Amino acid sequence: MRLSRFYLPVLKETPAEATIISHQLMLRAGMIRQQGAGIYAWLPLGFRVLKKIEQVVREEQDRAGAVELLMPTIQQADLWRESGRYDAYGKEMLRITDRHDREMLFGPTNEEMITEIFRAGVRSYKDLPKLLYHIQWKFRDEIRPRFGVMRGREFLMKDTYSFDIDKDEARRSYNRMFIAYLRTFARLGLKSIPMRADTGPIGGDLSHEFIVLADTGESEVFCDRDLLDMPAPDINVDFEGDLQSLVDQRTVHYAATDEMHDVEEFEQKVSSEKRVSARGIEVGHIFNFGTKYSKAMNAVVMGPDGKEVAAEMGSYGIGVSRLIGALIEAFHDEQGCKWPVAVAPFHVGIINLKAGDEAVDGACTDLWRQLESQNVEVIYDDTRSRAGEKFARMDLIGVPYQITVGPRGLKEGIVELKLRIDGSKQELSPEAAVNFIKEKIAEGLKVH
RNA sequence: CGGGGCGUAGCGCAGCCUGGUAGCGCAUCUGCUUUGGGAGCAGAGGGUCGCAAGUUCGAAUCUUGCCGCCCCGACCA
Repeated sequence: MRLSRFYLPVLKETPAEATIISHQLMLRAGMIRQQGAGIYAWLPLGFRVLKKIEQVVREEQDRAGAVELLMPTIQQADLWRESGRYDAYGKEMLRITDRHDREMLFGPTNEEMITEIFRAGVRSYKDLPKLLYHIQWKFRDEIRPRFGVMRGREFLMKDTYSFDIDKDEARRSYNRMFIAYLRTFARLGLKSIPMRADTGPIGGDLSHEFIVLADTGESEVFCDRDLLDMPAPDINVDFEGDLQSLVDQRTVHYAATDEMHDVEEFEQKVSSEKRVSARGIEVGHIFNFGTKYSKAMNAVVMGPDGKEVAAEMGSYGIGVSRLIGALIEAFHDEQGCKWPVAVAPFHVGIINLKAGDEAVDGACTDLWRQLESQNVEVIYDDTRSRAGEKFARMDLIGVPYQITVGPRGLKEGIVELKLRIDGSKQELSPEAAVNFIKEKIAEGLKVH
């Protein structure tokens, strides 16, 4: 992609309304534009990152055995009356009417709808288990939206729903998502800690929040330091097998958010040097809530004994748009974003120091073509901006590998390669740069 | 919803108290000079001063109402 054709409205100064670094950088890097309190348009750069994150989430859901579908954003009030939540949900639900005065709503979540879809198509225990998910925009009319996409009113969420014949099987579905979540966040480069959580208005008795530590996080969290050093299960994990021991390894350690925090237990279970109290961002939340919706909505299957039973259910959410905020909080410096390869909007930036110069233009175009032919995503700065501005902009948007091509180096057959992660630079031939990057990108995209 | 603050050019802000030609920096456009880490000089364009009503000879400025946004708190992916 030529930068001159792209739409990248970067800001030199930080807009006053943004108070946390991720919000500031998203605005400055031209990733989002605010359209109202808690409502954002995704500009091309932000959209690319969002899609990358979405794809990682999708791949790990699929790996864990979940099946993707897509439910609408607009739902009928009657569906929510079946579960009783139309009245219970309160002002967070955006209620609207259509031209026939039918009551509708913009979905804040999809338990009712997925239960309706499930009951329409499943009759027997032989069809279970089922794990269904979608990645869709939600709207929750938050009391106070803030921190940019971290607490927006409209946000992109991956929500999975599980249906099982009994509690043991439901636990197995829960465990699948538990492990899938650890893998998802790890692939994004984030260290997530599962913490026991309050089930809130959704109900049920088994729930974990997945927290990424960050100073700007909204939750106060407490955990055992050992959890921080525990790697996510690797690609060989068998989702069809018994995952309980992997889950237990994490859940035996103390980890709780402030609303579930028990000081006495914390001090008793965790030695003082291992006690971590910090702030964190909730990037995922998983619940098992039994038959709350299946009973209310008559989502039943025939069991092996010929009796109808209400399906055991769970729901599992990941805040996809919020993850962008969490990622920037984790990966940035004074200059701007520092994207991990797996989610970078572009893998490589080519900086043409003298656009219009035949030799430099030619060298840049060659590099660009060669890299793209290797499926490397390139943003080629072919603009007439000054060098300093180009460097600053490339750092701001956080492109992990940057190749600078100028007349001076080119005379010696050399370009400069910079790594955004540590700022290190090396001079090498264009061919060597391509080979180096090719390897690094392949490494960065490799799923472990 | 309670408390606090803000709304003036694309962005960051001053002007308001004490009413009288709407300003500054950055950005944009033109020209010249520069050109390897956010250039210099000269010039130019760009404003319903959030909206409405009121007071006044005269309102960005004073009054009232409304709208929007931000921050602190109670709620949440």
